[in-house]
Order: sequence, then structure tokens, then C-alpha cells
Amino acid sequence: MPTPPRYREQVRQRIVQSATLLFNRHGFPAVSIDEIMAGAGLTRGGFYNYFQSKSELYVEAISHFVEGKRDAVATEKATDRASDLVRDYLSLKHLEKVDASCPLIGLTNILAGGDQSLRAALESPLRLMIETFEHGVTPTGEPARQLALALASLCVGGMVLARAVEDPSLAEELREAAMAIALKLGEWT
Amino acid sequence: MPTPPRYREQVRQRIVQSATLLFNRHGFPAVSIDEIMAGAGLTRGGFYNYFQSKSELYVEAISHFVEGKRDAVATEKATDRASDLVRDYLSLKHLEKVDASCPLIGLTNILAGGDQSLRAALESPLRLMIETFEHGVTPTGEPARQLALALASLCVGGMVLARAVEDPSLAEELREAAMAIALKLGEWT
DNA sequence: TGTACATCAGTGAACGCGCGTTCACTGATGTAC
DNA sequence: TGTACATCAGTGAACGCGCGTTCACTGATGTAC
Repeated sequence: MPTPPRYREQVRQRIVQSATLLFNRHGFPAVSIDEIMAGAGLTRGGFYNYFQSKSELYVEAISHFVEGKRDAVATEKATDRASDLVRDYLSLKHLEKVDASCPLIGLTNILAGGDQSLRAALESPLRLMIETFEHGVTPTGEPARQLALALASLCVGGMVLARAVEDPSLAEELREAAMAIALKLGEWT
Repeated sequence: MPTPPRYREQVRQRIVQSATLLFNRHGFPAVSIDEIMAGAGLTRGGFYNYFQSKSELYVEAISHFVEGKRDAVATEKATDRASDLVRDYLSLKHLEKVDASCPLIGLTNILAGGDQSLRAALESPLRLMIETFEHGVTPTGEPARQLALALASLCVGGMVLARAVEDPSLAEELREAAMAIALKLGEWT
């Protein structure tokens, strides 16, 4: 059926939106093309009229997200932009509203659908780490517990990002910055 | 073949060791039982003589790791333990030596084997985030770039952990601590 | 205005593959006599 | 000391399932005449 010129574009958008939602909720590997297409009101086979592979769609979904963010904050002042980013990123809303979250986080949701036992098992190394920090932090300034929790986040976050990134020099920057700030926060100079 | 009493235990150990190495290197979902057993010098079928499922093995591998760590640091003083943890965790060695890393990080390696294009795509939201922080940080104290990198690590790390954790009150603690320390680091009070 | 035709978005069955898991079987070993 | 037997760790073929991808086909629509 010959179609209006913008028709294809609209369907393509629907697919990207459905994919974004599902990738956020369950993580890239856990989402099937069947589900994505069903979410867009279509069936499996049509997918390859629009994308060459599942990976290509993932790349497009991410860049779509980034463009959206870039536009959204374009008007704010630099300082507000940065502090709002912290506040939004670490907001309760972002923690709970899985459907529209940062792609960097969607990675971890792989376990979300999985066994509860797996998730529970991962808590034990984390608790050990937090405990170690809590007892070893010099007791000035922030409450030890708060500092310990943030230190664990900083260590894991720095390492996860350094490993995930493709560019080795960015990886080194991340690792070194995380280390420097963590040592300073703990006042171990 | 009736076997010496400690025989089974030793084989079990070999399987756990092989699994730990492979999970670290490629991430839990990417490792097959075939590979794990081959790494232990056995074949597929024997796996279920020792474990009920792949998940059960994963849980055991993690708790094995935690016990090892606990023993290793038991003798140190609390302060040294904490600062050494930062230094080891964010060391170049831990970044590169994928074979013996923290299970919390192994999660992210899912993309390690995958398309390079996927990993590259994930860099763009990260770069946007770092950039935003770099421009929005008040220019006193640490170099803006270093602070921006650490802030990104702290935000992503805090959120990833809060999402990954099973206990909701721990999740809230993580989120709030990361937020408080991040705002303080950026001097946005 | 009406009819035949060409286009092409969408369909759904099928393919190929890998993986977790099961299972009938093997064969080396210790034990009973 | 030697032989028959029972045990059970280990084997590898097979099952079942889900998924990414392919492909022959359908049928609604716009166009040509």
C-alpha cells in the first residue's frame, strides 16, 4: 500500500518509543523483538522493514534519549543545569519510575526480572563494603553512615563506568577522579 | 566409582572457581554451563551432580567471594581497611584484571563481549552528563573536570546500587546519601 | 467515473542456533565373599 | 589372592524453549488509463 510520506517515519517513532520503554524496564538483552513490536501495535516480521538489527535499534533509542535531554535543558543556566541534574538523577521519582530512566542504569535491570535470590546474593558484598567504610571513616563532618554509603556508590559507579566505556583515556580519567575524590571524602588524603 | 570422601568437595571447588573466573570476565548471563564445566575439566552433564541450577552456582560463587574478602582483611585496622579498600577497588589492576573483580561490577560486563557499537552508544549520555557537571560546578577547590567525573560516578553508582538492591530501605539510604554528598561536592548545598 | 494494476507495509510460519536441563548409559573403583 | 558385584561420578545425546532473523505471501491503497 503506497502510504503518505510521513507514515513510515511515524511508525518508526512508535517502535523506538516502545523499545525505549521496554529497554528501561527490563534491560536490553531481556527484551524480545516480539515484545517491542507488540508494544508498537505491530507484529514480529515487520521489524526489519525499519531496522537492520536489534542492536541498531538500541543505538537509536539511546541517541534519541540524549537528544531529548539536550533539548530539555538547553535554556537553563549552567549551574542550575548541573545541580538539577543531581537532584533529578538521584530523585525518588527516577528510582521508581523505571520507564524513563537513564540508559546507563538500564544495564543493571538485567537482574530485575530474574530470581530474587540473585539480587539478594549481590547485597552481601555491598553490605560488607559499606560496613568497612562506616568503621574506617574518620569521624568528622558528615555522619559516618552517610559517607560510607556515598563512598560505596562512588567506588562501584567509577569502576562500572570505567569498564563500560569504549575510550581507554576516558576510563582512566574516571578511575583516577573517583579515587581522588573518594580518598578526600574519607579524609585519607 | 566409590570415591575418597573429600573428592566431591574438591571437584565442587573447581567448578566454583571456574565459574567465578568466567562470570567476572563475561557476566552471568553470557556464560554457559558448558564453558564452566570445561573450565573445570569436566563435561556438561555432570553439572547437576553438584548444583541444582545455574542460579544456585551464582549465589555460591558470590558468597565464596565475600568470605574470601572477609578473611583477607580481618587483621587490618579499621581505618587502613577502609582506605585500602578505596585504593584497591579503584586501582588500575582492578580495572584491568577482569578475572577476579567484585561481583557488583561483573554485572556490567554483559556488554563487554557484545557489539562495540553498543558500548560506544552508551558513552554519549555519559559524556553529556560529565559535560553538564563540568560547566556547572563552582570553580573552587578541585579541578572542575575531576569533580565532574566523580559526580557522574557517584550519581550512576548510587542509582545502580539503589535499583539492584533487594531491601527497599537500603535503597533509600543509598539514594539519599549519594544525593547529599553529591550536592555538597558540587557546593550547591 | 470505473477498472486493472503495481507497490509495499505488514503478516506469521519457519529456520537456525544456543542454552539450561534431563536421562539412559558407561566404566572405574571399592567391597563382599 | 581372586572374582563377582554394587556404586556412582562422569558422559554425551536429546529435549524443549525462546529468540533473532528470513521469507513467501497478503491485501489495502494510490495510480494509470
